Amino acid sequence: MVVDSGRAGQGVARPPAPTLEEVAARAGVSRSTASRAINGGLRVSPEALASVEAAVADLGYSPNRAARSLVTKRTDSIALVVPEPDERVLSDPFFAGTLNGLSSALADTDIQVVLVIARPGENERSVRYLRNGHVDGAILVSHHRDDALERAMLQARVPTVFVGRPLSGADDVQYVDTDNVEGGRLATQHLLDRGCRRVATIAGPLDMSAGIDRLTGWRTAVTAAGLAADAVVHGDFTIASGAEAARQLITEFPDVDGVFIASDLMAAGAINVLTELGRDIPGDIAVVGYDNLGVAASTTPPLTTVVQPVVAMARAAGARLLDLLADGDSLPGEPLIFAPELVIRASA
Amino acid sequence: MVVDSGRAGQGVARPPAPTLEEVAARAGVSRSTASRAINGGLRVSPEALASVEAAVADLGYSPNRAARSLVTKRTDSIALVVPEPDERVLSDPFFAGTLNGLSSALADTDIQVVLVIARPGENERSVRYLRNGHVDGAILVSHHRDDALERAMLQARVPTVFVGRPLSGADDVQYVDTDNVEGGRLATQHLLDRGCRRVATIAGPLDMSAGIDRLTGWRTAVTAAGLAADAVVHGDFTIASGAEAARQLITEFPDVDGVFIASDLMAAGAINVLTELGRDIPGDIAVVGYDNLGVAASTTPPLTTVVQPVVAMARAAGARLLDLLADGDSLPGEPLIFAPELVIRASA
DNA sequence: TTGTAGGCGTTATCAC
DNA sequence: GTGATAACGCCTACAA
Repeated sequence: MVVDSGRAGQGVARPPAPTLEEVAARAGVSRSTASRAINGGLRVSPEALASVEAAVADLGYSPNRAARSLVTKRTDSIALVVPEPDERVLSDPFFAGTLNGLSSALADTDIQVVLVIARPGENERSVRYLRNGHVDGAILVSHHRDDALERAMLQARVPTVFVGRPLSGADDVQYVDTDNVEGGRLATQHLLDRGCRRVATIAGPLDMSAGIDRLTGWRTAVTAAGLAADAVVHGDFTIASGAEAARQLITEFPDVDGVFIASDLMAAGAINVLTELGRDIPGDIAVVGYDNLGVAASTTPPLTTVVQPVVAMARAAGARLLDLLADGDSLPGEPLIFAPELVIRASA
Repeated sequence: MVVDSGRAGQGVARPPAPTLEEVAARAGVSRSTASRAINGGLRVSPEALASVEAAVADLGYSPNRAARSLVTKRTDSIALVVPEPDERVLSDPFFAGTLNGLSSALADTDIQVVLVIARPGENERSVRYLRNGHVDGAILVSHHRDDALERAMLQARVPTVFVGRPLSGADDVQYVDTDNVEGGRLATQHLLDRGCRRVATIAGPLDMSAGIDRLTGWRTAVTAAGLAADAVVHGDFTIASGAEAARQLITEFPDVDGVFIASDLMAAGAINVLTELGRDIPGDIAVVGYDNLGVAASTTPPLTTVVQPVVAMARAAGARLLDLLADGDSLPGEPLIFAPELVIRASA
């Protein structure tokens, strides 16, 4: 006679989760009535509803998502797809903000967020996972480069909303972004307004829309002011690259008196180098960053920067995805663009 | 006659994912054989295996997790539980590192990570979700306070590994941590070694084990040196609180010549204030931080700090959870403790 | 309003 | 080694 059964490899067996059947039994109704009571309570008598709800509470019942998903064809989960797991992406506060906004958009939903970290090599696996109905939709942080993932997602017909304009640039792509061109222009104009005559930029990588657009904004402003738009150095949005770029900048363009740096992280690195090289900020060189992440307030001197409302963007992306999931036929994919805003601190 | 069917609210209908049935048909075998071929290929003839694999590749098949989960009682997903969604937690690079390490631990598994962000009020929902078999296990970033979640998880019998020692302090809790007492001691000893005679600390909150332990480490070192352990000010690990605490510190203990600050973020805020108040670092006051997150290298002056190997910790936590899932009967929950390490930069 | 009767896609248990 | 067949827990016509 078997006594010690159910040791399924978990140290101690946990009691099986209650099923709809048990709820129904306890409530004295049939499975179907219980099911209806749980899913909206339509076509259920008040008494039945009440007793089912009581049973649910008593038993601590929550529907088995697998079983439900099997029949409804929905998973009630969406993917947050993040390309490349290296320190760069994840430790970027941009990502944290995204998570924050997304989670708040989903707050009063029962939708779960599945984190899909797409490693360079194994995009295939990720794509297959995403396309085969394992999630209802996806948010893709396209903050970083135009990899195969973007294209794959689009043709997989999985409802997807990008945070940050994707470079693949299909026409009906859903995305949320800020106006990075305008942001870059704003920042640069501020430098010009305060009297800078030799304005450089430490630009982001050209395989990201944010990098491209902010550079364009800088060029627009500099050109409009009748100045030469030649003092350009590139970084990759990290602190280290900002430091390196600053060094290069000072070597190649020693007469620079103002610089627009395409991310706060790069600006933090650059400020250190500039200070080290004996340049006074903003006395000798005025500096404007981009993002308004935490680091901007803690540099010495504090960084004048352009706000990128990451949290709001992600929240909007989440909301848009929910719309898509509810009725995909409506909106023709008008992108949602947030306005950038200048925050003036001591560095410029 | 229905022509335009299957418009289930997705703009354009996507083709249904291929099923095992179809794979079997195309491979010329039965469902069972196809299933065995896919799950390990045991008890399958080489020919059958080959043709099934071919069919899988052709069709781009991937098993329906819901269906599988329904019968296996496993979900092949684990939860990453993060208390409180506010900026503080998510934008903390600590969290990013956790994600990074965890994802690398799961890299060659088919296990998905479900993000469970437990909002203050709705712990109930989270707990119910977690306990009812929706995930096979959980990683709980207990970095922040001892909330109900911790206890609930433990008694829910869901295999759980904490990152950072939980305060609930049951005996058989699985957790991964660094030796924060030793870390605090190391940092403080460094200040003493370089000649500081009035050593203060900006401690973390006392409702987190990291806050408590680092303070203990500081106290140990200061006391061992025969000095007074009375110069204590508290922050909550954020930049802003560090700035505030520094101000308070200078007011109450104007003769301080060295300070151990329990997080790099707080240290960044404090350094700004100290500099502002005209104190030279490290000339007037030497500063040591904790974490060795990105910000430590970018402060002015660069911050001497204690390394907390977050990524390695999270990776270890993931590995431990995997072990637990495989055979929970073995290890009696020996915590995994990483050794802290001092990184010397210019601030001390 | 309620209950009965499939069936969703997969794995597990058997005979073969 | 292989293939029927029975669950798994839920939703949803359909009939009552």
